[in-house]
Amino acid sequence: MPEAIYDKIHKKLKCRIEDGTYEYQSLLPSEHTLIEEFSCSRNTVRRAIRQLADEGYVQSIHGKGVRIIYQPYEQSEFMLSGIESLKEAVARNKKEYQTKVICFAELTVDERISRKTTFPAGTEIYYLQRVRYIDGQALIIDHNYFRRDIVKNLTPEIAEKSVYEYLEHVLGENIVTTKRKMTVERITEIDSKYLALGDYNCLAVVSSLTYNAEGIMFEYTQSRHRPDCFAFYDQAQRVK
Amino acid sequence: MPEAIYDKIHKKLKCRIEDGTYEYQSLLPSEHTLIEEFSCSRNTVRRAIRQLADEGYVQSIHGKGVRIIYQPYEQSEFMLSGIESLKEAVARNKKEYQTKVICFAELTVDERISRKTTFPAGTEIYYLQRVRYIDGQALIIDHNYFRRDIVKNLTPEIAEKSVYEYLEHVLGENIVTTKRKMTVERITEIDSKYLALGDYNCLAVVSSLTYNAEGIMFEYTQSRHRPDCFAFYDQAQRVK
DNA sequence: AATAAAATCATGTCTAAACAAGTGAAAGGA
DNA sequence: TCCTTTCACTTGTTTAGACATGATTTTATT
Repeated sequence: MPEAIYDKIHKKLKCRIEDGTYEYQSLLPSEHTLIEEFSCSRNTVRRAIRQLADEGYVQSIHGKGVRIIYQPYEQSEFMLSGIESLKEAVARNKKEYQTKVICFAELTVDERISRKTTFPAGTEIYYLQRVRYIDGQALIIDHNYFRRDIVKNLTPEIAEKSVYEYLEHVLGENIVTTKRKMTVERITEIDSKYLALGDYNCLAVVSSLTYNAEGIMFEYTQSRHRPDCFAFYDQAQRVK
Repeated sequence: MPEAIYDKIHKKLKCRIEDGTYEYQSLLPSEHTLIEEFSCSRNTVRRAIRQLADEGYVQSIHGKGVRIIYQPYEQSEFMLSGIESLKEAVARNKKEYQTKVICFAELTVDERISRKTTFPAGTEIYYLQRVRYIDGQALIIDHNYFRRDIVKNLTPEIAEKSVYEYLEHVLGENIVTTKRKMTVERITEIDSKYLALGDYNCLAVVSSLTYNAEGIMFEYTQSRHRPDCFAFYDQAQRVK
């Protein structure tokens, strides 16, 4: 299964936008021009452009063209984005990072946990608490709930190293959907015990539901971030 | 310009998912079946389904079907979502709301403001500070920066009533792109002067850039929310 | 010269059809 | 009975073309 054509075009255009070949506020070459360059059908070009629009890189203007609205983030050096994985964020910022498992348990979902996680009561799960360190500083506490029948044979050792990679392997490299909710909450005893919060009395909380390629929800995670090292980016088109 | 076919199908399917006709974890009728029901082409059905997937309602499974992964929010009654407008949120929760303009100025963008807003230095803008009350409680402070050449003839009176509607009128009912950034910040003197923050020492901040139908950025807004009345929802597909 | 009509080019919607590839059940053979 | 092959059904990718509509420029008319 080779890479799709629309994906190649999408990546090429994306690069050109990022490196300034196509500059901010200018118009993309017309569909007709791109069809000629890439020798493909109009639909294929349009699909690539649609993907760019979904990422907030361009915006189509009926009858006129496709305007480039991409502007690079000034990456506040110590900030973690809620959308990329911790590993990616750390790699981007060239930081050292480490994970410590402070709780590892096998549970059965009861009424209280069910309300929180949306797992049906009775589901067999792993429950983990993990502290994430970046450059030696404790910045995040993760509370993970994994369905035991899908994330099989999880161990504290795996959790310490890279649950992410383990999951990728378990799930195959697949499409997944994630639904997230961002809130700001008061700190708990656990938070102040493990995180260097200074005088902050609240923190950024991301709660997420993750679905595997089968459309089965297998993970509920609550990530609690130190406020000064957190940013969450989002991009939306509104049609009305 | 009548409503597009794919939009009608999309809405119909969405309703059926929300009212439980198609239930959580079940599969949508196959493309073939939907083509027959709506007497349209495959692409049109697929476009409607794609839109549902973008909203986190369904997830396609190659060779198998389209699984429904929609679950209703339990709308924590006093919470405002970052994605819907204040007006919508208030309407949903049946609350009273009010806006007070505490600052209205015409400025020229300097170096400092330019870094913050990404407006080029020299741009003529309106700068507003507005406090939003829900059921009499001050919950949000908005700092708005509008390009004066696009948002013409803004007045404190309009700002007090409904900038949103004014904008819609000015811009026509059009596609706009919004890029947002969510952070948690320490409270400022202005925050504690106008908001009933209790003992919170930080709050939820949403910074947003908004583009009009021409792909021109005409608004930078920073909304500062009381932590206990804020939630931001997000939904993402990852293909790898 | 000013205005109106037409031609041109852009994106938006929709159709029909082909082939690829994943899934699962039925059919067939050992 | 068990295994494999086949087949039917699913979604995924791509093409080619038609027609609609918005924006702009050219041409024709007054």
